[in-house]
Amino acid sequence: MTVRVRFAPSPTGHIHIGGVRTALYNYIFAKAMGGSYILRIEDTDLERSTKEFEESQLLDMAWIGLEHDEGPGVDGDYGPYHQSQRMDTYHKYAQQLLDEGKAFYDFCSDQELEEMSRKNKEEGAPPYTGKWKDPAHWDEAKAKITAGEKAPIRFLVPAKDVCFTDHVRGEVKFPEGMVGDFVIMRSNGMPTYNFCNVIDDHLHKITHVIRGEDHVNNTLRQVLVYEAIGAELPEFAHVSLLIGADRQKLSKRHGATSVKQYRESGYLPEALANYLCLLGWSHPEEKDVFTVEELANKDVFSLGRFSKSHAVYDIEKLKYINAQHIKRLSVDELHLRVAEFMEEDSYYHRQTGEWQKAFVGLYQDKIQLLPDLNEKIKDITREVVEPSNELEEILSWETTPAIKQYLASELEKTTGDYVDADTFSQWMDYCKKELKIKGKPLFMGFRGVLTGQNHGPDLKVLIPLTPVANLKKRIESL
RNA sequence: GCUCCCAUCGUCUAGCCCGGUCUAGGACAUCGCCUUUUCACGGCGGUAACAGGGGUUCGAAUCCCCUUGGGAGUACCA
Repeated sequence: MTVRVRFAPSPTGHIHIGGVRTALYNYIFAKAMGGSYILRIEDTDLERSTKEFEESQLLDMAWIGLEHDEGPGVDGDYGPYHQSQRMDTYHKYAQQLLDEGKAFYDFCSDQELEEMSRKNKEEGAPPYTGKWKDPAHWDEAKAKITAGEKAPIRFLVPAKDVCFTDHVRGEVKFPEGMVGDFVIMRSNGMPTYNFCNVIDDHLHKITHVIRGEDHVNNTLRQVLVYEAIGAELPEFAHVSLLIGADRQKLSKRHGATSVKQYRESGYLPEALANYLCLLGWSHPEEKDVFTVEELANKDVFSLGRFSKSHAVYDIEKLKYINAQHIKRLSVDELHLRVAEFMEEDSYYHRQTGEWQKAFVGLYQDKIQLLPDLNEKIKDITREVVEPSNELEEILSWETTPAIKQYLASELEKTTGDYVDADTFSQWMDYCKKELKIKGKPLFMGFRGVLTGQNHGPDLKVLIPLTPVANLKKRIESL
């Protein structure tokens, strides 16, 4: 059996990190099993679905590396992949259920429905007990429909316990009578999620449904629909949900929750994917820095390694993972990725590619996020030294004035825009040999005088990247 | 309310299914030390958890029950 999985978002907003997490699990499982990953757009909610959101979701998914084998823009044997283009199919199945007496038209008014569900709740009965579920009224209902009246179609829920097997939760059982006859077709002719989702999974030959735990209750209804249309059940895996530090469902209150925000904040897609996979799933070798490609292997990724409990989303660890992935990049690659995150008027953009690469390489293991480099560029552009206690201390050493005087005169003699690394080494050698300064006073003296800071990256690389003019101004301002 | 689900360091988790090898392992964060004559990176080490109560058993983080706490669903949303 070839594994076929799908991710089926609704284009009603920007894609959420919880959404890509389940998409990632589906994708990785498909790749690990040599199967296919299908993307289906569930745009049956006319009110909330927009083309803009769909495009935004497609963009974010592409960014994180979720390439689908079938779906929008990628033809497959089971299209179309937009639910809005599959209406005929849903109507056909709905009609079949109607004909077989497994569904019925419901003409109860909203008010009737409301009273009914309130009363039934008190009595512990299933929510829907309207008269239209009684076959005795079905001819009357058909007549009304023929006469042009609009009504939703409800699924006639059979009186039976329902159970299914879940890869993360084991056997899940629901007692009879806990769901009422639910709507499968709205009065506007659009199918509802619990109906078209099942039809499509069946027709798309989906073998494994990996989705959030918030769907377990839906699965009860869906199992019933599978049975009603005579379809075989896929295998299920309901993955635990993501929650915030306050243990509440993750929402905007908890900060950035859309993939878009992470993309724009300078997180690496491989890092976000890495971190998201770690929430609720664990690597068999307990690794925590990896790529999606490394996971897409059946010896590594398995449905049995999902955690049953909720996971608190912790941005600190995401940042750590991001820093790890930044370090794994080649300087050339990092250079490419950094460009869009440097401020538009940054000094950085006015430099040669070679200079940029040297700069990026210098800070590669010192940043967590790509835009952190904007702060680091100040080490280059700073013209005036800002006083600090640490700097005062360095300046107060008896060796420092000599270094300062020497450096000032050397800079004065320098004609180019930058000093080269060799020249800088010669300066150090001179101070070491002629001025007899060594160790901490030498290095810190140089650092203090040339950068005005008491810490920072390797001077041998930093100084040749700094314009001589700035170096001069700094010394003057001391 | 009802139905379903969950419960190991502050956080993510390993271990649980197939009880002893667990004086409970790893990672983030945190603290300390070392290293790079700075910072960061890295290395080493510390603090820190089996929710509570009952069983079962020679023996329970692991199996069972209860309590408590948390989550999800309960739409003509998905």
